[in-house]
Amino acid sequence: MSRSLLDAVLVALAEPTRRQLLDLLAERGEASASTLAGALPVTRQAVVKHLAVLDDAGLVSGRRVGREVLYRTRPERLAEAARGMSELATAWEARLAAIKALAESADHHDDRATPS
Amino acid sequence: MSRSLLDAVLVALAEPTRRQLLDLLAERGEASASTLAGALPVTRQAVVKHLAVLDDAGLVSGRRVGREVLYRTRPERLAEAARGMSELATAWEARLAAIKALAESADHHDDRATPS
DNA sequence: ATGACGTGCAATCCTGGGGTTGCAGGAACG
DNA sequence: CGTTCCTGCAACCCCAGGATTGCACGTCAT
Repeated sequence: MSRSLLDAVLVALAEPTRRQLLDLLAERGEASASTLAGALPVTRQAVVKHLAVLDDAGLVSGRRVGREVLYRTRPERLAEAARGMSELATAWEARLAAIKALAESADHHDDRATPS
Repeated sequence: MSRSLLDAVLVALAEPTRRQLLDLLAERGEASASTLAGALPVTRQAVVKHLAVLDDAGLVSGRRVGREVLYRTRPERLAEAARGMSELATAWEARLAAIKALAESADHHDDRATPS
């Protein structure tokens, strides 16, 4: 996953209302902006904007059916983002392990100077 | 990981400057707010605020040494957050699979009514 | 064709939070 | 002791973006 797309996912998931939208879509499988707005304390327009952000992040996709647009979640993208974060975590761990090792070798070199 | 903490992690990671701070901390292992500010186009105060947010999310921890405070990353928390997202993704997949199965059984039931 | 319903676009409002400045308080060092 | 350096607190500025309203356009039903 490209770094910019991971960023988009993080930004998208940072909004409480958007997370709620994802929850709703996960339960319903598929829903339009209007019906989703009915379950939230916000306007349809707000929902539309949020869905656009989620779409940019690849977390949601919409298909036009007749006069309405139905949206559904895209689990693969979320899974990719999770993998990206996991990789980042392991990279950090490697760094910290290296630093710890370095510190210990330094202690060995100086150990007669730090008796207690 | 509690839902609210996952939320905190997502909010924390949504800011570009905060992600940069995490990168810097990962390379340096440990650094103070002042030195970090030297590597970024922002003030020390801004860095301090960001570090506070990262600390609330559990992504960073600071220890006082003498007159300065040194911060380092906490990979476990990021790994936890990644796991949380991954679980969410699999939950969505299960939902979608169930809905797809339902749709196919409905098709079976109606197949003589949709000849092509 | 007429009405009802759903979407799309544009202008607008307003709060949250990222960023800054200024100053006070402690810790190191001469 | 005074000086220097780093942290901590508080007030303030500013704008991205979350939310609303109003209207025009396309689609289905009667």
